[in-house]
Amino acid sequence: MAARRYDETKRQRAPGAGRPRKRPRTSDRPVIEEVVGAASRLFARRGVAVTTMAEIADASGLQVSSIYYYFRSKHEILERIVNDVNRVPLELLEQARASHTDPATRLHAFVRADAAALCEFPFDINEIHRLAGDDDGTFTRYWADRQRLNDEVEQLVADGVADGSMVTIDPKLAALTILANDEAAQNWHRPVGARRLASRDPSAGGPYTPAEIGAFLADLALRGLLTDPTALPAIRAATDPT
Amino acid sequence: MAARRYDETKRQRAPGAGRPRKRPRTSDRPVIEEVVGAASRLFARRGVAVTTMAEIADASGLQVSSIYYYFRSKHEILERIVNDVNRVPLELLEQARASHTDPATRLHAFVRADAAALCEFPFDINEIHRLAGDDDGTFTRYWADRQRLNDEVEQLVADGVADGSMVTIDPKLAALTILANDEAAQNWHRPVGARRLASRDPSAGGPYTPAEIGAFLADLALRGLLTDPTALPAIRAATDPT
DNA sequence: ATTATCTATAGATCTATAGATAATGC
DNA sequence: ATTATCTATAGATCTATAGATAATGC
Repeated sequence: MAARRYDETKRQRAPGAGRPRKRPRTSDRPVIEEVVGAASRLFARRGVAVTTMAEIADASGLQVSSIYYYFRSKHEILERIVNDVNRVPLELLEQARASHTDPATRLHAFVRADAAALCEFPFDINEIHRLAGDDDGTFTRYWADRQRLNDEVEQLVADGVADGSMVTIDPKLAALTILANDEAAQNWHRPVGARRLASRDPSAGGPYTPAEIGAFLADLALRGLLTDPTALPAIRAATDPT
Repeated sequence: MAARRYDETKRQRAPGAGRPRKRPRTSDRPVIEEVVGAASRLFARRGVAVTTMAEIADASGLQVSSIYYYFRSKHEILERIVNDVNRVPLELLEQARASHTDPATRLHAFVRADAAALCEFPFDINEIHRLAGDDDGTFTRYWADRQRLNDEVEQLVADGVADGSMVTIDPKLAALTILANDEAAQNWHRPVGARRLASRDPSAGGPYTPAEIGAFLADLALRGLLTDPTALPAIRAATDPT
């Protein structure tokens, strides 16, 4: 009978303990991270419900039952992934606030980085919303983080309205729209099957890059918010990540 | 042995032919429409993969096997739904073009109506994209319509740039963004479980209405595109649906 | 002795089919 | 005779568990 590990995270033995794998390991990241990574990619590409434990096992180089050594259930893998989703945008927001002082530039920097990051994010944010919606209390961190993200972007807009750099607008609605737009960018950037919606004219070269999309969305959002749109080029220059 | 019907759509007998239902009918819409409607709502709320034929049957007041009298498979129900998805926005675009003459007003009218419509649309557009992505040729109409929608919105922006009413911008990227933003509005308007992201401050009353969201998004998009943002109030007045 | 894997499988679905049945229409 | 339903179930998964096995460490 197998000892279950679950939350004990410390490795107590040298790597190589335990019965050898059928397929030997290639990476030396913690096994649990590899499983989570494999599950993320599969959930993302094919959807959570249709992804089987057999596929996750296969992608991690393990047998199915070995995955249950680390996770109690498929749902537990999902929880681990979903509860981490908002970490990246919250960090980007922190950076934007640290690097700039006025609200408009902070917002531009955040949108630019967030939209670009989401383009590369494997998961469909919407599916996460739907999944996190059947809340049996397992996605509380997701919702708390998401609320904080909303609130902080809202505050940025409110600051801009207050200091006169942005037009009078409902900050809450603006924040929701801005975050939703970043997430939406992902939808047409991510390839669906063999297709990809976001390709420029063939003459002009391949698909749009995340950096282009980020800059474009940040510009569009700010042009829609700024009292004086002619300030945009200077803002864009200030937030250029290169 | 049951005769299969599949594509014969004419009813040849009076209503009431056939073995009686366990649960009698309530509506007099064609049965096939009721099944599609029930499946739509379930696919939307819970996702396609996790929705079972048993749930669809239950929601349509039929036994599972009776659904197979109308559809060859669960996938065939999905095809029917997905292939119809772009009809509404294409009609709204047609109306916007018929009711207005200049590109900016047409675009505002379209975005306003489209975003509002999507807020009420039960399906997660993203899931549709993902599903329509595994294309075995069954979603060709979806992709053809979607491409046309992209092209026509792009043309609207290109017209606006050409006549000087909109700033110089990549029309293709603008079209993708505008459509994506409309779809994104759905995400935060649609309730997820017991939650709904898009609620204004409790003091100001309940959730935002589709009409408010439509107007807000149309304003935001146009403010980001217009050479002369002061033209916006007149445009908004012209596209007011009330 | 402990750890990390494996093999084998029980039990629970879920899709789809076979074929019976109870209406109406001719 | 035709239609639209029903009951029953075969066959195909898929999740999760029981328990064996082959490493390392003491």
